[in-house]
Amino acid sequence: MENPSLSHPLGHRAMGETLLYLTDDQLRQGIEAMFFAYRGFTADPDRILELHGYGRAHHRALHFINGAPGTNVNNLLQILGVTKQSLNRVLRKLIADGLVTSQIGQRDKRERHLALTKTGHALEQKLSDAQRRRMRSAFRQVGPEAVAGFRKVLEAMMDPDMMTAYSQLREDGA
Amino acid sequence: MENPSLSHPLGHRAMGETLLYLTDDQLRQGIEAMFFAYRGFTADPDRILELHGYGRAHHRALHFINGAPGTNVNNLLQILGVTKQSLNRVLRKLIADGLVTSQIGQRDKRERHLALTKTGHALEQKLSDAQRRRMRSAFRQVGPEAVAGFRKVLEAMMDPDMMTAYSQLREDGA
DNA sequence: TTGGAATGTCAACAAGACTGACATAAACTG
DNA sequence: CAGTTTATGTCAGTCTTGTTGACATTCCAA
Repeated sequence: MENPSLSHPLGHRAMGETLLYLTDDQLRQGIEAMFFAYRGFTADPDRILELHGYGRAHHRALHFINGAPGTNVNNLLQILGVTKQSLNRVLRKLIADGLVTSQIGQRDKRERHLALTKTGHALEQKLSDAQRRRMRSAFRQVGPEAVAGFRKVLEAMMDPDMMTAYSQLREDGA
Repeated sequence: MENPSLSHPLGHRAMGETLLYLTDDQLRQGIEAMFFAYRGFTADPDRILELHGYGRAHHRALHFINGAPGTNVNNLLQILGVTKQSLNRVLRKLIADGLVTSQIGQRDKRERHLALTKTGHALEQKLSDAQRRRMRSAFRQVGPEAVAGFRKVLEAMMDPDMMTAYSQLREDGA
């Protein structure tokens, strides 16, 4: 038999090895890997946050305010993808605790421009240090080509809408 | 100047191109990619779940019961990493709604063995179809080598404890 | 100048995580 | 067999973080 795949009921071999990574089993493994890795990804910051009486939502706010200082609430809403009421609760606490400043816009007085205080910056650093440490360790273990693949898959998995918020943030940040 | 890195304050060039992927900026991009990709990853099932009055917690339970039929509550607890009270609330509803069966163990009558009913299996399929569709699309876009890198990074990012639960599940399922 | 859009705040509610306490039944152990 | 441990379930209460609804302020444009 020159072509053994003809006798195989599913005919996977007929696709050739190149498409093996698209089988349902491979996809399921990818899904589970995503689930477990995300838990690892958030585990370290979560522990630190708990000590300070904050949650993941506070971390996200600190992270993106740090990345785009002076941004307004609406920008942050686009990026975080939650309701303004939900974000507001988080911001209110961060402002009350002196981690974030909220200044009324000069051009448009409806807007509030957000920035980190010294204390806020310190916590953000502590959190992102912990998160970077794990990611650096993972990246180092697997090498640059695996990292490039990782990034490619993640970007292909985002919603296009999220991509716009993401890339806009990148442009502003640069 | 033979070695331009000596005049560079950070000396990144001195590490060579091979370590460029470990800069703080690259790590930050990895962190943000993880955040946005996870949202994309859960977006499709979330929409379906809402129609049925369930949440992500129900999806996770259905997923892992499907992957390890006949598993007991304790196993599921290890994998999901939540409290029994939290899981029990979810399971109670799934059982009441006829998506999951809970049968007293034959060997050990303290245990409850969980499995999906026909209805439960149907919903699980609907959810994982949606999730696989996005992942398949992403995998197809980037090719097998990027996918291999993706998997490597995710596995390196998991907690070792989680890995044990994960790999035990794999062994049982095989 | 007035009405609509944008922005932000307050209040109330729901999902889903948590802890603590307790009950039951079965299995194990000395 | 008595006592302990294990597996599971439940009740009550709290916390974070999401949601809607209602409302105030500000800007802009007809």
